[in-house]
Amino acid sequence: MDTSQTISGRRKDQIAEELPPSLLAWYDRHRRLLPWRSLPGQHPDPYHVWLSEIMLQQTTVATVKGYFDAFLARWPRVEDLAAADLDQVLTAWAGLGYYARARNLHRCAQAVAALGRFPNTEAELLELPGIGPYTAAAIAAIAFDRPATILDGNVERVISRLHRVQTPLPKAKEELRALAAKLTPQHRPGDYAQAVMDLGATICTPTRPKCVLCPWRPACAAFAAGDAETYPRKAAKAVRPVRHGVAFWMINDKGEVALRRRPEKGLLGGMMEIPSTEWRTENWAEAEVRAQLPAAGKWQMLDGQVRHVFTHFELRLGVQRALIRKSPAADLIWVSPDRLSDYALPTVMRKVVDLAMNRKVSDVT
DNA sequence: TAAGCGTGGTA
DNA sequence: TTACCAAGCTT
Repeated sequence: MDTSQTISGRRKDQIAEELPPSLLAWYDRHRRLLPWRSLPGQHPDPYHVWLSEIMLQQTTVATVKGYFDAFLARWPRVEDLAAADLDQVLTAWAGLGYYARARNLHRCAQAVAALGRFPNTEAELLELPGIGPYTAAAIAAIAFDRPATILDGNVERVISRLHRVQTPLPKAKEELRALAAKLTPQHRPGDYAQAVMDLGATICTPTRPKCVLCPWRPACAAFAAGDAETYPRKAAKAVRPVRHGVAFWMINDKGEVALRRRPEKGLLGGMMEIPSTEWRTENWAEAEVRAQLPAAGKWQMLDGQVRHVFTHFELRLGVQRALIRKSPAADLIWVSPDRLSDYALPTVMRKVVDLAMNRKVSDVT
């Protein structure tokens, strides 16, 4: 090996050794203050850490804050959450999305309450419902200060830039995990885990990273190459298809509106809905909709339609409205319109309510 | 392994 | 407006 390479190699090793301490020093000055974080020197509450981590899965910090506070106020301990009705949990979760998380949250609370303590190893945590590789590592590190390697979207971005990883996600995951594991320190691993995420969230951002402010800039290959913003590389995404449906807003002689509970599994599982036709690729013709009307009455097609974007398709929902004399189907639940907030209505159904009640109106075309 | 699973904010 | 993105998990 030639001499300059050896020197350069040693210099790199030296920089690599300094990465965790330099990040921790940065974190001590710039850490975000978040409702679920303990203050320096205090032990975090595993219940708070777990609850926040579940809520934060694919969900922004700003969105989670209000839900986190509301859950803690209502269910201060994991035993309280375990004792709650699932439907109460779903109602409190409404609007947050990915509703399987709420059902798993409830099951997990019951498992922890039955166990009488919070599991504190990565392997044990991984057994619990709703806890996957990332969340198990995050709880082990943050709540119990174990040297677990977290790999979330932030870490993927930071590490792929640091090493200028060319492999596109999701294929690059194991490569990134191995690189991240080499950095995980024995000293303050919990703070380190939160520090990498703070770095990704505030400095090493997806667009326009603030490299001038980054404590890892001296070691960053992408910064040196001037192409940080192009990482992580990603595989091309599939196009999002459009589906169509018609919702039926039924009002009885008491002024109540008909809801229905969706099946436990699948899309919006266990949540409430305004009954509707199937959501299908083809548009619905008038005659087809007439044949599907769930009850006799004077049906009126409302102007506009609800547009809602799910992860894997876009939904366009027309709304038909009618006064109904008697309940046409046994599985309907009749609810006073001013009590709708007591029910587990996902956001797409709130939009239907808004259109049907002639409110103003997001995502109506 | 890849598809299914929500929503709101931002460029 | 569209497209992307955010502390991923389950099957």
